[in-house]
Amino acid sequence: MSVNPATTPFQLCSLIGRIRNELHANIEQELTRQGFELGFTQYVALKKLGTEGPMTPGELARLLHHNPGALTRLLDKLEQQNYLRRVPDPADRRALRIELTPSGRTLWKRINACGERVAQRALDHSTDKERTQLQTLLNRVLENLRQPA
Amino acid sequence: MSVNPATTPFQLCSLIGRIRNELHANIEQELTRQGFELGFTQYVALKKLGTEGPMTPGELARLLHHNPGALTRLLDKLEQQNYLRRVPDPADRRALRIELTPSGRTLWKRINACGERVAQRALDHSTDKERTQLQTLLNRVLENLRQPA
DNA sequence: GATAAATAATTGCCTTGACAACTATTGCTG
DNA sequence: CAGCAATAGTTGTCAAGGCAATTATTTATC
Repeated sequence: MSVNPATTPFQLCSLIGRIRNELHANIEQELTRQGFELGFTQYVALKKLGTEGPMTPGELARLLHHNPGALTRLLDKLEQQNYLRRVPDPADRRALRIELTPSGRTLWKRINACGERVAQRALDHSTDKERTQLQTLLNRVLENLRQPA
Repeated sequence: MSVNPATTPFQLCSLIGRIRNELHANIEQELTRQGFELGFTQYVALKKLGTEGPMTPGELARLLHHNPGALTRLLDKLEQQNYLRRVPDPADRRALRIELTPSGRTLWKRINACGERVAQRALDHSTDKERTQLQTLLNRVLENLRQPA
């Protein structure tokens, strides 16, 4: 049931798009299976905050390549659910520090496993060498596209 | 300025996500540069209709892996701009055939080049062998994720 | 040290897409 | 052929994200 490159035109764009959607869907369904009602972006935000530690909304938005305005509202929801706190920065009164609450930290540990499982499944049947190759090629593609045309 | 796989954790998910966004952005900016005010999905829809010929909204939605409801409104806009027509199917009064108008057909030829340019740029500095490899690996990833977990 | 430019976060507005409900028509099954 | 399920397309509703404008504060400049 696999697709043969020789007989299929290389539709990089649609391939990438579909993989992205499947990744999101897989992760979200893995999350709900574990009883967590989280969207994909909420998952990524919590993950970042867990691994990188507290940071400002601006930093988080940059790290996630995500819109600051959209992030504000996403943080609102996570704060309402008591997964994080917005703490004023004593040095800069414009800035905030987002920190995970204890409850957010335990959540983080649990949802990490969900992401791992999906990543594992995505790379099934691929050798270490192939994974490295894939990463190299994808990084190259990204670099190419990031060049101002 | 390239990223070394050995020193970077393999974040397949974020890599794929960023490439997708860059692809969309690159194509849209290529389109506007040529004077076409089209969104990415409008571009893909026109492209499909051009290469595959007339089909029903349902077929198009399936081919694009896109929501039928959203597609209805997208087709509305393209029809208003006179790029396509909805023709009733004589055999099945529920169904429609979407066909490109002459103006839609000439548009299609022009925007095709935009997509080509972006695809070329994305694969810059990659050999034929590497492109095939990339396609194979991505297809495998997609297949893995499509398995019902 | 006053003023202008830059930065941080938020808000409003708008577009896109997902999903479910709805209508019209067709096909199936007894 | 009557009734019922399936299908085609559309619509309403909602959530997510992009973008520009806004407010508050800080930094740079003269």
